[in-house]
Amino acid sequence: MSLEFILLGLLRRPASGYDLKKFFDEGIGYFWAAELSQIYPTLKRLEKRGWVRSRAAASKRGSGRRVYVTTPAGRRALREWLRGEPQFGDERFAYLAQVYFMDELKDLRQTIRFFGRMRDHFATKLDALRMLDRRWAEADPRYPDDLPTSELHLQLTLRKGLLSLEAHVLWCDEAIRRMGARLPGAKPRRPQPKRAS
Amino acid sequence: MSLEFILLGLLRRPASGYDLKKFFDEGIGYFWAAELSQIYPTLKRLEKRGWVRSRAAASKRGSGRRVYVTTPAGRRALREWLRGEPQFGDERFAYLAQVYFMDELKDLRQTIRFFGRMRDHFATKLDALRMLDRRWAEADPRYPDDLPTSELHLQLTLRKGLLSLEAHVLWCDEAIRRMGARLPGAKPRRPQPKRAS
DNA sequence: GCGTCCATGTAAACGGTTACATGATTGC
DNA sequence: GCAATCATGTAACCGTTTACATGGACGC
Repeated sequence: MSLEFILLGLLRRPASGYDLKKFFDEGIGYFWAAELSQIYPTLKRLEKRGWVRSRAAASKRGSGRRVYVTTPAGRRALREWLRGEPQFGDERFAYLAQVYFMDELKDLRQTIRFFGRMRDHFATKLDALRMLDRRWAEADPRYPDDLPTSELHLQLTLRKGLLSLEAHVLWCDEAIRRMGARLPGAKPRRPQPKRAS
Repeated sequence: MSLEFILLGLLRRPASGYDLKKFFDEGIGYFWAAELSQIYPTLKRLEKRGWVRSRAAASKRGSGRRVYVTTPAGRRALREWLRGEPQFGDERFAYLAQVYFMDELKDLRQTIRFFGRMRDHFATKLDALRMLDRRWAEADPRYPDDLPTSELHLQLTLRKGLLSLEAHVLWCDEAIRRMGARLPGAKPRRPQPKRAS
């Protein structure tokens, strides 16, 4: 269960369940999401196992908070996870299934519109990551290759998001162009001369 | 529930639960997976709803099969799904979380090895898709831009896999190179001269 | 006779989401 | 007074995986 280890990682700095939820939403949402209703029971489970401990604390608004932090045993468990195999869950892409079956609509314009909407989606996410990247570069002259090693690890995950989303946008653009060329009235493609073989 | 619609799409050609499982494993595994224990009850549910119908059939080995096919009502449901919004489930990448926290190990060589294993994984999948791509190109001179529209849709999903996995491999290579340059004994990078601004 | 493939299912567990419930505090 | 934010939790449900169960037919 990856969430447990992710919490162990995040709780190397003390935080409440509520804090963690915010961090998922605002910080690392591009690779993991979690709901409060899942976070709270998981924290209790980790505490029972001795991997985190908690103390009551005051909150600005409302009643008390409970702040958790990873214990040495928790750190050992985290390190074991990190030394293990990369966790590739099998990826499911419903939107790819939609493209796969889209010929059912017998309407290429519809597919083009669908790709347009996907492009918007990916481009928006890409813009957000580019913003993060730019801000970081402006704030730290060591960015990216002279950062301290700990921050390099974060930068590498950001870089993955950038490369991946760029590929997604490229895919949409290419697909839209290729389908546009098939629309009635489109300039016919020059037939590709085969290379001498 | 995307699986239902994927089955409706696949069952435009008649197939048994067992056939479908094979197709997930050998055909469209790069965007969806399903177990037999999930396929069989789903087929029954779809039949009860009138979206597929079934008939008993003989099997080569073993006892009888049950072959399902999508009904006109099922096709209408499928088309509605296809005309709707692209389904982006929130993506979870446990291996990115591992990279994110990998500084905990305080051992850059370990991170490099981790990236090496990830590279292998992605490169293997990429090779498999490239093989598919090459075979298709050899078998059909219309590949890729003069394919009939129905096959173009399939080609576009394959193209996504290729672009995406290429980006993943590129990411690993880049990361390994950048980390290698930080290892003690590595040739120090030439400091990047800032562009005149 | 034994393993593999064909073929269909059920039951329990798991990870995650949605809905529901409660309550204090601050700013408008 | 009311909405938003801070804060913690439970219960029901949903989609998926893992484990279990059964049995016929073919090749070695």
